[in-house]
Amino acid sequence: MTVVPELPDVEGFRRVLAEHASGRRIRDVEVRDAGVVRAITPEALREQLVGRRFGAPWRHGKWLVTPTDGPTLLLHFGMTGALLWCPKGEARHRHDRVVFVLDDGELRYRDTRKLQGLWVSPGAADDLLADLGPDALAVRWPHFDRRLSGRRGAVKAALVDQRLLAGLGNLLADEILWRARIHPRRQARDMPVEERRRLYEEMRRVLRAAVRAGRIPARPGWLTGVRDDTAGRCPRCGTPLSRGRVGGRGTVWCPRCQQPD
DNA sequence: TTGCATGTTCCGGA
DNA sequence: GTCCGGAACATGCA
Repeated sequence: MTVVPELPDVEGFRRVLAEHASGRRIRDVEVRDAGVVRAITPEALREQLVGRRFGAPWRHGKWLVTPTDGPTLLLHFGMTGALLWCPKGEARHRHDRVVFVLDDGELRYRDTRKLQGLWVSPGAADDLLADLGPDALAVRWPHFDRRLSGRRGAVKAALVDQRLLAGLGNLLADEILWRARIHPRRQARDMPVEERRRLYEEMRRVLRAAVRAGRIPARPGWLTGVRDDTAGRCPRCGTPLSRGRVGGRGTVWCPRCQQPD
């Protein structure tokens, strides 16, 4: 599982849940690794959810929120998590940490590194989401502009800050900046309004395309398709890509298309 | 064997 | 108050 879940991937997990589990009753919950069950014991998780019916899931940033006719289930996928629908009887994967058994199949929370996990909340809202900024797919231009223009530091650090904007991860941020032709170390407060607008439009384009695909499409014409290749070149102009660390994360950009300042 | 990884959080320092 | 880098979390891979 090399795909790191960002907004489009979590949106894909939301669709999996909506298609297969919404309206269905939870027959059993198997906690195969208690390490992913947060702020509650595995026994309590089971007690609270077995017999309940899944409602309509929604997403905020990289969080998947699933109401039931009882408590609400919240999932975060960290760097290596996924949610899969499997027919009953299909062999378990060693990283299937929690399995929700329904009548005609199983919903599996699969995760290698266990950096995040599952929470349950008695109500609908939850303080887990309280500090998040607006969802990157839903945020409107005035709000985006207001938040970004008051920000100090590198623009890339701002884009991946979930308190400012929820949903963008390292790959998406690089992809969006590359499309908008903005250097990742560009200081957010030095950007004129046209540049901020360009960033907003490219963010929307990238997100719409990626959500449609259920992931960041690693196809020709996308930076993401060549970033793992150490000899990778800019899909637009052919210049060898630059690499470095920005905001503490591995960053890829085109030194020709994305000039500093 | 060692270093590194695309997420989040916390901590000390500027 | 902000921002930054580094460490920690747990695991697999080059």
